[in-house]
Amino acid sequence: MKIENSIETFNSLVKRRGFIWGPSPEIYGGFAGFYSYGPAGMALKNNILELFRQECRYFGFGEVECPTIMPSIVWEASGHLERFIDPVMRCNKCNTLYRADKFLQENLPDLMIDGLSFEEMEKLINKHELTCPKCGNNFQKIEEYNLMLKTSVGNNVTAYLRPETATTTYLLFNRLDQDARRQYPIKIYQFGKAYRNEISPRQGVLRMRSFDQFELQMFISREQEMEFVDYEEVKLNKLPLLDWKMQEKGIDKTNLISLDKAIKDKILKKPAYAFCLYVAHYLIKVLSIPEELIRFRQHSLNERAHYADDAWDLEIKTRQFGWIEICGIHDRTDYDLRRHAEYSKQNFEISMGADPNIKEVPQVLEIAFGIDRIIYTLLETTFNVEEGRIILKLNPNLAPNTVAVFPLVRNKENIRKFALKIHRELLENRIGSFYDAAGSIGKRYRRQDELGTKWCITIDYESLDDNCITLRDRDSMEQIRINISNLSEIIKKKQRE
RNA sequence: GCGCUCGUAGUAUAGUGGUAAUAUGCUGGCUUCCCAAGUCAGCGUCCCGGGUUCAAUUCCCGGCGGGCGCACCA
Repeated sequence: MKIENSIETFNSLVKRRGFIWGPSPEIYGGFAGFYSYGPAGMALKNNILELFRQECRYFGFGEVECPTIMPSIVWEASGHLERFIDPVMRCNKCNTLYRADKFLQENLPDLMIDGLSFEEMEKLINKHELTCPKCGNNFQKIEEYNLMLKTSVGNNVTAYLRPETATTTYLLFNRLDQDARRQYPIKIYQFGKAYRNEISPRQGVLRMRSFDQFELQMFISREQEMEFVDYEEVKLNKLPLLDWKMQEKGIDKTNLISLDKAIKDKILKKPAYAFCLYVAHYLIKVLSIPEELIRFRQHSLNERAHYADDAWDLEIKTRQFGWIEICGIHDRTDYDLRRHAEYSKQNFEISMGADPNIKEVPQVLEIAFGIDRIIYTLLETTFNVEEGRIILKLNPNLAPNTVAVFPLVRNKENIRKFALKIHRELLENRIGSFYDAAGSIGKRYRRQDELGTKWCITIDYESLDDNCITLRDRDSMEQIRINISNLSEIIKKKQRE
């Protein structure tokens, strides 16, 4: 295989080194929109999650986990049943699929199409004798295309696989309210699978039908939204913002401004929401994604989801797919809790301040990450080819292996034994060590470069006498000799740097 | 979903109406070997189903999957 700095080299690396495989199940030809993680990919994912969980704790978020399947009523209340089902119609002859409502709106711009029933839309088609623009034939009956995956539970009870984790978190609201002893804002996150029945999934793991979300929620009062303690501490941080007014003018360069200024200039409405942007940015920065590849882009009005009052995407620039959404920050207002209160006949009006008589339904601010997209962008943005050497310049804390241990030669038993001993000691100190004795020493270095392993430890003849090993750095390829007595400590110290 | 195009070892590709190749990879041996060395031995492939044919990985049809364009993307 040719080694060049190309996207083809990158794509084959992802497979070769066991990061991502698919579409799964590969042995049966694959199922579009479903992928698997290999050992390296899963190690990377777990390291990301570990870091995220740590940081969430730092920001005061607690974790919950909910079922991935919920009965219809939940999605009726959340609005997904209404909004995730599109009216579609196909041509009798060429089978081309159209969104019925969009098609009608385009052809009959003076009429109000929104909110019409299927029958009413069909009547309009007949009345105006609309036919397939491609081949001129008539349409079949309007059918529904459901973006949610439907299933049945028990004795034929219709249920849906969740299209987001957020809604399932909101269902716990009254529990969380008690659990948090009404200390608002309540900060909660959930990690887990969500499912979307994409019509035609493309771009590999960027648009899967089964994917992982990591969604943070803040239940907060209207007053706190405007006067938020946490915000005060971070408001001088500058973020690369691209609001929709700029986009309308055709500007695609971001404006690096402080949250404070964004609030003053009314680019952002609420300090608590601004804080959410900060958290999203912080979590991405923790992964060592380069600053210049990150931007926040505000949604235009018609881009927003049904529940959102304001929405910004944290986007990362990729080589293969351009700017892609990694995280959506949504001001969901009290929409979800109000709807669930209504449908479940619960009272979600609670007191959040000092005065127990002032009650309101909390506002919800959401930071929603797509974990698989993070993994893809991390791999792609850290991928480097230098003089025929493939290197993943991953943050050392994220790399599947923290260190790799090699005997310089493998046909000398005492060297091999020494190397294995060091490998075991590292493991005992809970350092992710990987042992490899196969192939030349150079080849073993290259293998680890491809996995993003930051440090390689080599045991040679001298080691037997002086108890020193060679520590080789992934990026500089520099080697230093260090004594084995405090090796684990040195690695741990390097990890913290 | 529509159109175009593609599908050959783990990866990247060549090729063919008579079941296949190159590179790399992988396994084992030799080599005191610090950045993909050499050497010997070995491993592994024609997406699935149907049709045409004496014979199909190759041609035809269908399916599945990938890429691109359109549509879709709450």
